[in-house]
Amino acid sequence: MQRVDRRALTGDSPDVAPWLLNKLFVHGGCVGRIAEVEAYREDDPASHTFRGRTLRNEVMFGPAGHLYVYFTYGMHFCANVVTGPSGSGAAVLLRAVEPIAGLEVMRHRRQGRCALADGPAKLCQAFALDGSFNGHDLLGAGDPGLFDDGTPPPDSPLVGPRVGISRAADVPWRWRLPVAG
DNA sequence: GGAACGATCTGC
DNA sequence: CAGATCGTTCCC
Repeated sequence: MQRVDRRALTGDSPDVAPWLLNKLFVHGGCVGRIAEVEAYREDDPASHTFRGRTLRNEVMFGPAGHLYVYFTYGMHFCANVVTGPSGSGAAVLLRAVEPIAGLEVMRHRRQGRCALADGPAKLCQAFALDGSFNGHDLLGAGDPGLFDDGTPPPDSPLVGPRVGISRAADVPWRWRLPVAG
């Protein structure tokens, strides 16, 4: 199994996002197959980078393949994969993964609940991702990492509008695996 | 300096 | 359907 190729992530986030479906997110022995993603871009009113560079969003303006983790609603973390050329301010939000390994640990972190990683904040809780991972390179040698086990992205992913945003709410930049969701 | 608002989740 | 809960951003 190999790391995702960084060059593949330097494309436009609405192109990279569906390509990330079926890739593997790995952290501390926990493995999840990416099942739902959303694209964000600098010229996109719903993006954290829309109003330019700030302290919070600086990682999104960095190189592709790094992790952008932000804190929201006073209690939740959400994780993104930075995409595009360095400086472009784009990323793909990891909304859901299908748990493959480390289910016991994830379930414990999720306080015994059955829904392990079917939402961006649940995913972060299950994989123990918090602000300390902001800026981490997913394509380097360390952990967490992003891997390709050879499973291609789906031919016809489900497409729809992004969730939980008020601006550009009609833009269809959310993609999901077509089966079970 | 202050106020408003979240790329959410949970329990009622 | 509303509450939890606080950092970021924007406006005065």
